[in-house]
Amino acid sequence: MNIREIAKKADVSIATVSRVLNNSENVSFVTREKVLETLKRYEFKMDPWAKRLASKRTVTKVFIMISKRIMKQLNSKTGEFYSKVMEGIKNSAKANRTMIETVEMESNLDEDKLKNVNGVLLIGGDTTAEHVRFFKKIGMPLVLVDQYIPTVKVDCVVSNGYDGASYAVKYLLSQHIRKIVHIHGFLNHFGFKDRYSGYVAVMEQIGLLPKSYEYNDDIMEDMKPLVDKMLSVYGVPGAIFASNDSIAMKVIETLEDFHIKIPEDVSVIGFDGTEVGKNFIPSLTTLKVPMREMGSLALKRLLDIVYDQDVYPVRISLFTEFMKRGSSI
Amino acid sequence: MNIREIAKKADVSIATVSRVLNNSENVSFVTREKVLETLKRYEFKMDPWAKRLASKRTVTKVFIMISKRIMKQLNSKTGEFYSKVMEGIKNSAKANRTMIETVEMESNLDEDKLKNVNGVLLIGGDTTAEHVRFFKKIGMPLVLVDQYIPTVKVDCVVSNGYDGASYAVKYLLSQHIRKIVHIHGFLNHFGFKDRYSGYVAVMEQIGLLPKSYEYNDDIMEDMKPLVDKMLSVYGVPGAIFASNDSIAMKVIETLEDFHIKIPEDVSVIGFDGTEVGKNFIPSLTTLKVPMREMGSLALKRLLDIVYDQDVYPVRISLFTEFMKRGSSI
DNA sequence: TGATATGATGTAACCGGTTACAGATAAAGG
DNA sequence: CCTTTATCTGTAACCGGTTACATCATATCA
Repeated sequence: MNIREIAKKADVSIATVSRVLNNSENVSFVTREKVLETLKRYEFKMDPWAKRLASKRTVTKVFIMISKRIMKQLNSKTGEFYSKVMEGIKNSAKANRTMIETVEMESNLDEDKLKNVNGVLLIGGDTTAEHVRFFKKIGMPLVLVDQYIPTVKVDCVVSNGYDGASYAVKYLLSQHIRKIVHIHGFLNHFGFKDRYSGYVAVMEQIGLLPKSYEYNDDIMEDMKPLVDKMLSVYGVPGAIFASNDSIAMKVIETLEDFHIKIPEDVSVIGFDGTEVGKNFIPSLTTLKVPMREMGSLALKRLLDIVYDQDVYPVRISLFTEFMKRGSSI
Repeated sequence: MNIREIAKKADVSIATVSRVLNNSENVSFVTREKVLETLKRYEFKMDPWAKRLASKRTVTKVFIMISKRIMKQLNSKTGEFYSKVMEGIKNSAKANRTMIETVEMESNLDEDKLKNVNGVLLIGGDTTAEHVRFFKKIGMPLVLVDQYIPTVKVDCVVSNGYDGASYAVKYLLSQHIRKIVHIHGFLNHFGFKDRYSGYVAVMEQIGLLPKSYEYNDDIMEDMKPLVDKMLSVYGVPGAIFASNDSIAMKVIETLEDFHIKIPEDVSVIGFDGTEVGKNFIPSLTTLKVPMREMGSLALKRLLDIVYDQDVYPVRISLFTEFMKRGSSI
């Protein structure tokens, strides 16, 4: 049952049916009721591909919301991850006649600003359940990028940190390293939590005691106190698994200050697979996350939600790839 | 740059360009080369929606592969899960002009049978890396349903067992139950493994010793020995978390044979949210998996892979929903 | 050499929607 | 009562592909 058949049944033109379907203004009350009734009676189901194809004639507008904290990093070395994600979003937007506008997550949005916005992408680990609820309440299509909130049913695109971390730890174990420390960021960021869980799961499965330290990358503080504490309490570990490349590089720099050699004394593994990590000396062993794909997939998914009806919310996880390089044996 | 512009540049008709794009037979060598060169030069990118819309004029053929083991269950009480998944697949197929054919996973497929097959859905936890490699080698579009294999990059649709299980355990803890046993199926089935991991993670986080038993539902054996062993070694637990509804119901029946009352003596929680579980006495507390959605999403994803170019393989996880019912306090 | 089969290519209809534009009708204003 | 304006509705072009069918050149064969 397509729009033309509905039009015939309701004795109106296809344009009118389309107008009703899109809540267009200029339809009289009686006509609208008549069409709605017909749509329901014949269980009309919109063809998503036809809609998407036809919709190319209009521009779609999407808000990209990023926390101040991440926005600040965006052009620095530590900001490579989200820069690449943004690249992916922009590519996908260009290919889909979509206008994107970057907005600070902290700014409060009145209805006016959101009037002609078709959907929203919430970027990064600072996204909270509150943010999600705000947009869900007003029925705004929504996708979280690099964040997952178990308690809220909402679409998101993340990397598979659990398996990535598990792989890293198993690799180290296969190299006969058993004293493995995990240094991670805030665990309310799902990315960090997920990697942490993968690390802990493998360690405990093998019967080893997980040993982890949280590093607050917000304050950009010196890492010396943390490493100092680790060394004095725990001794020199065989390996350090850091929850991202930035942290891994900081760890390496700090360890070298302590005259500890990488990878001879300690193997260090990062996460993300950034360019800076690759060009770092020593070149960083890491788990590569397809950052551009994360961005483009997220935008694609958002457009699916905007244009297709009854999409069921899902979590989309991207595979990571282990990159053995110079910072580990 | 669309197909018409390419046609103009290459000085051929749009039909010819389409033929080249679809590796149709009837194109002369020189024309094909000319068109291919033009496509490359202008970086032609197919519009997936136009393709999908136009493709409605053809039927797509998809193989649904199920292991003998699951096939046998399909019409029994224990087979509700995959029956519902199949329903979802069929619905989606009907809406997408797709012909599906159910095939035993164990049957060996010669090239002939796969000649006009556009894609394959591999159903259930019996799918192995071998199966995947076979289809990947011949470039066959592929989606796993209710199975995930960390070592192979391939699309799959699964339920989020980790969070579901975590939720169940946390719920029990909130009811002041601390002696929680997990009874699960084969852990090479990702669904069971994932739920197991969620259970273990929460237990260990709280500092409790995880206690789990594997139940082989293949042999359809009596559960008495297993329960007997559990009771003698471990005593009567406060709760049992089973890795699916079928196991949960068997556990309840067996416990009742031991004159243990549900939920007064022991709370039992299942997983899946089947109808039989709902109608069971006592009605089963469980985590509901959107089974039909799992099926329809998998087929949708498969068609995406068949028709859109460069889709990046992902794991799609579905949310579960906790259903508090009579088998638990 | 003329009839017929074969292969390559083009034309136009079609997939199912959206929307610019035109036309009709009714209300408001002079 | 005629003109202007606002509101509603319909027609047809368009989004970017696929494919049935027609056409035409060439090869095959009696």
